Amino acid sequence: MPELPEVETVRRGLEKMILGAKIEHVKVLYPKIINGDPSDFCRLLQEREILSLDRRGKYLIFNFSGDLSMISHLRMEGKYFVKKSSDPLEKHTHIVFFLHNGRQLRYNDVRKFGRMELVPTVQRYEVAGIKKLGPEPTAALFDATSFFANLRKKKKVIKTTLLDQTLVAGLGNIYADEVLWLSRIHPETPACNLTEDDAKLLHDNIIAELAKAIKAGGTTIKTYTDAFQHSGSFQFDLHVYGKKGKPCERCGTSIEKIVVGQRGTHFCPSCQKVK
DNA sequence: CAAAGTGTTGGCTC
DNA sequence: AGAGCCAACACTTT
Repeated sequence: MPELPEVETVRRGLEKMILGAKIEHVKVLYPKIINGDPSDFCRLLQEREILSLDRRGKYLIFNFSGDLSMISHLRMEGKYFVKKSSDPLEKHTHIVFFLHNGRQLRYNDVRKFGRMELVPTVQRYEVAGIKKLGPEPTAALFDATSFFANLRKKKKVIKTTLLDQTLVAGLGNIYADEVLWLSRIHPETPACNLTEDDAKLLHDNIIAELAKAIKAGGTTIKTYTDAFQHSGSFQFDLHVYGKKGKPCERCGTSIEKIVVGQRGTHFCPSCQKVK
């Protein structure tokens, strides 16, 4: 499910619904979701107020009163819902945060890949995973010159490089395929073979495409919904992801699907050539 | 029924 | 030390 635009959409939804809410207690139904001791997790969260919500890359960060933060990664299928306590518990809801106003924040995750952990707020950007993230994909933070310099040091192919989060944060499998198509770069091009013009174009497309996807409320392929259980609409703006066998919008060539770094990868064999 | 799926991590090798 | 590769995680859908 969630790449940066989807996580940001979830963050904005939660911000509207649970800011200022107080946690009375927490129930952990599937302990492996929690990094660290689940009973410590529940105990530490009691009586905390939800002060703000941050995001870094695909990580959601809940900031509580008393210098405590919760780092939450949704991985493939994680979702948050806000429900009344009387609403029946959904299948695959694994963590329930009981709020003071008779509502519950519920974490739901079919594949149970998501993880959450508590850290002092001052350390929230220092945890493993977040610490190694590249810059946020915005004009203010993501610099084209250093992006090009970093690409030249990478021996991996460009698709794998974009997915590893270290040169720029937030791209996942869908948006990686999309920005490579927009930039006319073959996903298996070694990152170090990209020209400065390629890097600049890719840089600009990454910033523009993720911003556009946030505006659309993210991409719903199978199951993604935001905290209001609303679908996104960016799936209607996709050019190659899920378009195997369909004509390329630029040249009419049939879109191909291959596997790159264990991930399904879509591209146009005619306008994206390996260099 | 086998395979693939929106993501990261840990263990391995070089 | 650091980069790169790949299996593992758990369950549903095709």
